[in-house]
Amino acid sequence: MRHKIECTACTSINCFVKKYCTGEYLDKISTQKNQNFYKKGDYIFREGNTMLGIHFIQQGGVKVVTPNLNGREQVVRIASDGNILGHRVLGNDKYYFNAIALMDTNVCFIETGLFRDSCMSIPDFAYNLILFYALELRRTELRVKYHAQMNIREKVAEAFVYLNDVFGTNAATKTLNIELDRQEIGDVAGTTPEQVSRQLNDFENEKLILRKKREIQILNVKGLKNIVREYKIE
Amino acid sequence: MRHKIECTACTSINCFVKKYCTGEYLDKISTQKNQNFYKKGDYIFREGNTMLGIHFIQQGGVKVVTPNLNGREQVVRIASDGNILGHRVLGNDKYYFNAIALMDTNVCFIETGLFRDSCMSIPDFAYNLILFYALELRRTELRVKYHAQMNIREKVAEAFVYLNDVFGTNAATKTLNIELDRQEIGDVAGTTPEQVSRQLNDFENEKLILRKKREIQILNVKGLKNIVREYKIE
DNA sequence: CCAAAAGAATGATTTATATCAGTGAATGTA
DNA sequence: TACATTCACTGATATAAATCATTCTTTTGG
Repeated sequence: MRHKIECTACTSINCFVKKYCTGEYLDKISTQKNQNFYKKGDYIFREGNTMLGIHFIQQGGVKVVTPNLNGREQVVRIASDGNILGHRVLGNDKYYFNAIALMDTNVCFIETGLFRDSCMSIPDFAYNLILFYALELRRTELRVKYHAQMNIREKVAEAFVYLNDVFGTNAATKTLNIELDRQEIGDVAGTTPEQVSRQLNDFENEKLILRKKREIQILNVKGLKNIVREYKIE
Repeated sequence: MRHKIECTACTSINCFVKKYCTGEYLDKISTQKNQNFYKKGDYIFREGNTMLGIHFIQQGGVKVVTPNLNGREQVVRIASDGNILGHRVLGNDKYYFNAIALMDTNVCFIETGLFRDSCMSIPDFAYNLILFYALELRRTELRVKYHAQMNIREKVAEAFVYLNDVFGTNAATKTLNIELDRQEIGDVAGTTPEQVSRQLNDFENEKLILRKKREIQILNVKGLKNIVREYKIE
């Protein structure tokens, strides 16, 4: 059993609460929040379940997925340290997606009422939340565009650019800080594991990446980005 | 030249400002806002242009589009009376999409500074804006899911359910309150005009719709919704 | 009112991707 | 170590949708 990390002691630099919530409300959140630990594969929440509050990833990685009709899962979003989770359902009562830990992950949970009170009491917190939503919305709509227009090669390239953005690589080895099987990569890219294999093969031949079983070294991010036409999430 | 409709005199029942903005800020917005009239086909804003404020559709219809790589346009969103426009770019300086009038449309424009001040000063306004964003985000992510998973038949059915939601039908004739050509329907559905023709043919044979040149009567919304599997934007 | 242009409909062909099937490699287990 | 299981790879086939081509219909302009 891990001990709870208080907001004041938290090292998560990207945490929205830590950044914009101040004074008594930060204290309140710090004392009233729950913190849970999840192992790889654990569900943080499930589609259809009742939504009671907002989650913040203290440390780790999470995929937000929705089952598609071929028995596969489609990845809607990938989130890591400091990211907000479950913010889509604010104002609603049910989760619309599943959130699954991609690695060992620590998640803070703030009950809706307290979160609303913080928004109502700290204008700057509320306004920055609005800006955050605007950014998320823009990213998501660009994803609509991409998924509608990209071919397989581009989709797989985009998946790796995305994973690289969210998790980054080990500075020394250039190895991606997350290991996924071909199926999971396919879920992110929106294609089948077979196509992922073929594309990885191509990318390796083009010296964009290097495979060591499931470990993947990103040799040339720029090259991958070039494959993704008109890529312009800021 | 039309005369400007003040917020107090405005009949737009769904307008976000009118609903949640109160007191002095509603007055300020009413006096400081600009109001512009656009004819069908006019651009309200263009991709890449500098973003100076938020738009509200007082009356009419607008499509938010992005050019795709085959020279077509992909419809990201359709908006009508009372809807917010350009909220995706709040906190940014450039528009990411084009907004084009689908019919004669009246649009209110509120400069970013005034809008931010209103958010900061009226917690309820800010919080409801957050809820609005959460809903938009959910809808958009569901659209990601749909576009990734639906076949042509389902996409075209979904396009009509969507158009029906946004514009509705004439109560007496059941005619959809918007006329689009096959190309434009294809842009909404994410397919080609040829496929739209084929699907409309099918739908007519199934007594779901009835075509009169460009006018379309929606005979059976329920039936169209059934085609869209797992449709659940509340 | 007729001619020209634009749009809609429909069949034929091509193309991209998913699916299927088989083989090989890695991993875990008795 | 051998065996079983899972996953990755790769070629062959099937399929859905885009594209192309043609005809038919509607709209527009002189």
